[in-house]
Amino acid sequence: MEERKQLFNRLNFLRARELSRSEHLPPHTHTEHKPELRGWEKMGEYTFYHRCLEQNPLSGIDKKSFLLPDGTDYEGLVFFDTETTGLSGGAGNIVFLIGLGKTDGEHFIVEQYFLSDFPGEGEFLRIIEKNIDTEKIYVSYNGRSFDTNILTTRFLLKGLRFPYLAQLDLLYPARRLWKDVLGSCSLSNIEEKVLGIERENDVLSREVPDIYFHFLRTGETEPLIPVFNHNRRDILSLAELLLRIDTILFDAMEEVSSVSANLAEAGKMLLQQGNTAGIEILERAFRAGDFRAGKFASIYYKRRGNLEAALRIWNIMWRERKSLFAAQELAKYYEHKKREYEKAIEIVTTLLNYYKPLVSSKRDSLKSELLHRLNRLRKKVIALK
DNA sequence: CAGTTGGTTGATTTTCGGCT
DNA sequence: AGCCGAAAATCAACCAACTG
Repeated sequence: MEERKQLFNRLNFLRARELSRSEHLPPHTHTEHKPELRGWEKMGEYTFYHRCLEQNPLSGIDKKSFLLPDGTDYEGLVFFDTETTGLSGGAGNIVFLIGLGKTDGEHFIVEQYFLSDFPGEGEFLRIIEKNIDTEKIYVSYNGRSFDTNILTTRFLLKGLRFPYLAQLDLLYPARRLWKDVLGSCSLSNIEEKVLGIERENDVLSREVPDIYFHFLRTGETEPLIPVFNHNRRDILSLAELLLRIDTILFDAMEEVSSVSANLAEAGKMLLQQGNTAGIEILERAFRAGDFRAGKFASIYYKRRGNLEAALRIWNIMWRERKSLFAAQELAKYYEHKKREYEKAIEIVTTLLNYYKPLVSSKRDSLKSELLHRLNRLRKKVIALK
């Protein structure tokens, strides 16, 4: 209820703002420019359309996507990306370019819609709406928070409704797979480090708004070309990225790029989707020395009542690297399940010794926790005698 | 029996990073 | 006035085993 009221107020605020904008700004002296856009088709007074065949990054791939519901293949997808006049999702920014990429199995086609001036926004949005197929799944990078959001706002302001889209946002799986190695998981960074793509003459995203404003003032179209290319490149990268993620999930050993993905997360992702192949990836990664994978695998086993499998992992982790996690699990196991208190005591004391040199406050709470456990265990031993 | 303790699981919050 | 989802962190509810 409260929310609805806020929304209402916000809308009124926005309407007022839009009105005052059109009153105060000089009435678009530049609209007399007839933009020269070679290769672009005029679809309306202000809207242009461009269609482009690209080298198909998905050609010959019949693999199904692990990130999508069963039975969806790449042909049911639309890769999309927008260019806007700014970053904030507030009312002040508009979308002036949207690119849609599709594959029919053989070709990869990118279609772009360009808005050449503010007054054409309504027309532009209506054309977009007409060309959105709600049967498809829309693949983006951070589109859930950015692109579809800003589009929804713009549609709303024009009294239109942006259709509900089934979406796949590649930012989230990308973060899980590469955050620990790469730090930044911006599309450009992933593109460079994971996909190994280098761009020529690329514009920086942050320069895009100014380039568009410059075009609005002067009507010069050349500086826009790199923006169009940038948008198209982003869409192609989306397709390549999806393929790369699927490849990793399909066969974790197939490491093509120099940066390795976090296989513990890959396995977890599959398990979360109910795909038991995830455990294979975890086991393999664990054998290769990734204890994060061992941790997740053992948690999985433990939950499903397979203590044997969990123990096998804990023992290795404890023996080889004095894993804190494994030690605690083993201590719990020996105390509560097996009731071999001496064994539990041995683990805890070893652990205490091992972590003695560390004195940070974090470790202190750990230490007191361990001491607590030790005390309890000793009491139990005494009680037994 | 009531009351305590350790452990687990699920709900709730907080924080953070991408987009132009 | 920007927003969304994830992961992490914190809280709460519950169970099982025990104790006096």
